[in-house]
Amino acid sequence: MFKKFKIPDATIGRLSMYSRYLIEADKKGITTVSSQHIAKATGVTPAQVRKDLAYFGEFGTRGVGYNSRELYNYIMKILGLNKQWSVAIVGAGNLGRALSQYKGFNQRGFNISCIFDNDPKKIGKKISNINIYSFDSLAEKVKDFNIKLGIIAVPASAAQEVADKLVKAGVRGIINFAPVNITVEENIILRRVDLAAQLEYLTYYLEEI
Amino acid sequence: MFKKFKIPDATIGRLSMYSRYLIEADKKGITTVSSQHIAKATGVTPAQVRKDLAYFGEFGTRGVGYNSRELYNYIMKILGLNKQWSVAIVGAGNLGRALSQYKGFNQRGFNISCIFDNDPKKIGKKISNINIYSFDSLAEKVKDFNIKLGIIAVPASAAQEVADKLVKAGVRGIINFAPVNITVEENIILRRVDLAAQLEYLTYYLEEI
DNA sequence: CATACATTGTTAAATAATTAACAAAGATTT
DNA sequence: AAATCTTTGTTAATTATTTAACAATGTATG
Ligand SMILES: NC(=O)c1ccc[n+]([C@@H]2O[C@H](COP(=O)([O-])OP(=O)(O)OC[C@H]3O[C@@H](n4cnc5c(N)ncnc54)[C@H](O)[C@@H]3O)[C@@H](O)[C@H]2O)c1
Ligand SMILES: NC(=O)c1ccc[n+]([C@@H]2O[C@H](COP(=O)([O-])OP(=O)(O)OC[C@H]3O[C@@H](n4cnc5c(N)ncnc54)[C@H](O)[C@@H]3O)[C@@H](O)[C@H]2O)c1
Repeated sequence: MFKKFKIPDATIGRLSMYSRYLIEADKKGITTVSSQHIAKATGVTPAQVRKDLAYFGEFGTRGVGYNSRELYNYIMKILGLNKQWSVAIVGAGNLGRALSQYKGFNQRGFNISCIFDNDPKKIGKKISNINIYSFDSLAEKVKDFNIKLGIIAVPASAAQEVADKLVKAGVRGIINFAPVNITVEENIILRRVDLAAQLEYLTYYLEEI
Repeated sequence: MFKKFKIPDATIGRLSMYSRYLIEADKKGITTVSSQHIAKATGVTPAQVRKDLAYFGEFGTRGVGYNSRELYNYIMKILGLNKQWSVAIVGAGNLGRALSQYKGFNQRGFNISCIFDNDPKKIGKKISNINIYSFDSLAEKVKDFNIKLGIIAVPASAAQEVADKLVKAGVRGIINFAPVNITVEENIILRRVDLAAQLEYLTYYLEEI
């Protein structure tokens, strides 16, 4: 297998979904699943499931299907989730707090190691046992905790500054929740998540003519 | 113009971005912008900008560009944002609270009208002046407030039940934050937002081989 | 052990989306 | 007012993604 050539972004997202179904199936004692089962559970076509998996290798048995646990492990490996990742959240506001307390990240191998803010009233406090550090100490802490992933949850006006500091400190992948376009050097993986735009997608389709 | 034929989903998302840039430009007194300006600011190609707009009509002047305010208004109309939308959030947990307090939705014409939860300790309380109602009263309130949009912020196990109730009450568009596939009838617009999957997209690219 | 059945992996075909190219239209310069 | 420069809208070419088809491979059955 493996990441030699360009694979559709959508495939990566679907692998996440598949893996969630597979771990559930395994928990329920369903040891073998077919592309049809996976497809049904995740809302895609069976051909799509097989195509997605085929990018990375052969994981099934013809006439039988896939072993749930085994395929789960393969997918987690493909996604880089066969290890723990330390994550920094920048911005201890509404969104930063919600994300900091989210148990779901842990279940997938993500550790929110620290939170950064520039508000003196917040620095030194904790959010469910995670320390809030000053924005100034970001570089130092990112190195201490070996953090490679960062989440930007600050106002749009500060997003680029935060991204620059994260990258300089050694962060390699960033999720930006601020509704603004930021730029990073070539080799940094950047993902923008625009929640208002999601609502607007709905209204686009609901508004007639 | 208009929505006669299938337009790429990605186009809709980009229109949101363009509109954010345009309102900023207009505020700064930049009355005319080119596809190149828009492209630069939003991280796409100028050809893409023109193509996206061309789906809906002719909004510019050759040799000149687009009037910022005018194009902004057109795009907002296309997105169905030339009016107010009432929104219900189901789940007054970490995420529901963060979303309820988010000012950015208001700026785009979204009103969080009410929040629903089934925890007796939360029902009757308020989150920044928005009432938390019982899950049982959902149908009633959705009708009272003429709510057409719903946000699901409950545990995965409850997501399908919540979706069913929203749809039955008259909601036409749903954003689902629970990491699970839910199904709704044909004419309902459903959008799944999987935040853990966004992190996994990063790790996919960061993990070598 | 031959036949029927199930399901994968792969190749081909069909669709969709992006990028590039350029004529058309307007502004600016000389 | 002719020539030059800009920038759009549109068409064509390219690239990417999804869907469909099916041969290959395995299991189950009589
Ligand atoms: N709250 C939501 O549900 C929501 C939804 C969609 C998008 N967003 C976006 O996410 C971002 C955060 O939203 P929020 O609601 O949490 O905002 P918020 O105002 O509640 O919190 C922002 C936090 O960032 C801190 N901050 C500001 N500048 C900083 C800097 N340079 N370094 C470090 N910290 C800094 C502030 O002190 C504050 O604690 C915004 O860009 C917002 O548009 C939020
Ligand atoms: N917190 C985050 O940052 C985050 C990030 C990604 C995804 N999510 C997803 O969003 C959802 C909510 O996450 P959270 O962290 O806010 O969880 P949470 O446990 O903090 O809150 C869930 C809320 O839903 C309520 N609830 C449960 N069943 C209900 C029902 N049937 N009707 C009405 N209310 C009900 C609970 O009482 C609780 O208040 C989950 O599916 C989670 O996986 C959350």
